Amino acid sequence: MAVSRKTKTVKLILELFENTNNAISVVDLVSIFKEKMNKTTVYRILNRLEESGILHSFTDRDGLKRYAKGNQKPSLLKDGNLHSHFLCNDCGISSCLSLEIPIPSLPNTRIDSSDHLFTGQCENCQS
Amino acid sequence: MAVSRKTKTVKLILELFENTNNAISVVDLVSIFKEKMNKTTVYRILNRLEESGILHSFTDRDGLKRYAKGNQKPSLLKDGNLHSHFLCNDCGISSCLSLEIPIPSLPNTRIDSSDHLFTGQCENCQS
DNA sequence: CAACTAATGCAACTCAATTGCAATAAGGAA
DNA sequence: TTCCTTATTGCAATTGAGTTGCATTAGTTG
Repeated sequence: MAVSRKTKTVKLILELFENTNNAISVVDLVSIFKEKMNKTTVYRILNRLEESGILHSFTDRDGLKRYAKGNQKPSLLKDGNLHSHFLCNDCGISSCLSLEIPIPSLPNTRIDSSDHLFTGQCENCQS
Repeated sequence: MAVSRKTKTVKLILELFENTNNAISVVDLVSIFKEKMNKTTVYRILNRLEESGILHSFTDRDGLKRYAKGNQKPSLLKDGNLHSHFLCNDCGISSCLSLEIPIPSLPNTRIDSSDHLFTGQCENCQS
C-alpha cells in the first residue's frame, strides 16, 4: 500500500522533508502537525512514503522511529556504501551520513539489511 | 546505581548470560523468568548489570531492547574495533559480531558511541 | 457530475517500559 | 547470632509510542 493520492496531508509532510536533510522523529512529526492532522494519519502517511521509497527510517537507542528523505533499499547493500546516521545527544538533530561500512561475511548467513547509528555532539552544540 | 548485592534474582539472570553469547530481548527475559521474578525486577536488574559493564544492550528496528554479556564502553570507540550485532529475521536469534567499522570524521563533531545492526537469515534458518 | 475507494479522524486498544511505595532481604557491624 | 541499614523487590498504576476498527471524507477516474 504505497502513496497513491496526493492529499493535503501528504503534501504537508512531503513539503517538510523537501526542506531538510535531517531525520525527524515520529513524535516530533506528530507534534509539528498536531493542528493539521491526526496522529494516526501521520503514522500512516510515513509508512506509505517509506514503502514508496520517498522516505526511509531508522530506530534510535531510545526505540524512537525517525524518518528522513531518500531511499534505502536492500539492494544498496551490495555497493558496500551503507547508509548511516548521526544523532546529536544534546539537540536531538539527526542527519544522514554516507560511509563505507564493510559487510561481515558470516558462514551460511544471508545479510539483508543493516543499520548504523553514531551518536555524540554536533557542531552547533559544542560549547 | 550499579549492582551491589548478589540477590537470588541477580544470580539467576547472570547464570543465563554466562551460558550464552546471544543477545536476548527484554521481552523474552521477562517471559523466561516470569515464575521467578517480577517484570519490573527484570528491567531493573538489566539496567544495573549494564551500568556495571557486565551486560551491554542495543535496540532493534522494532524498538525492542536486547541484552548480551560483555562491556561496550565509549572508550572502545578509539580502537575502531566496534561492537556490532546480527539479528535473524526468522528465528529472532541475535549474536555479537566483532567488526572493524570506520568512524566518520565530521567537522567539529564529537562521536561518543555507535550502534551497528545487521539483519538477515542465520545459518539454522537457511531452507 | 457520479461512483469507487483510498485516505482520514476518532476512540479505544496494545504493549514495552517506568514510577511510587510498602514490604523484604542482603550483608556489614556489634 | 542478632540487629540495623538500605538496596532490592513485588505490585499496582501509569506513561507513551504505535496500532486497529470503523464510520466519514475526499481524491481520482471515467
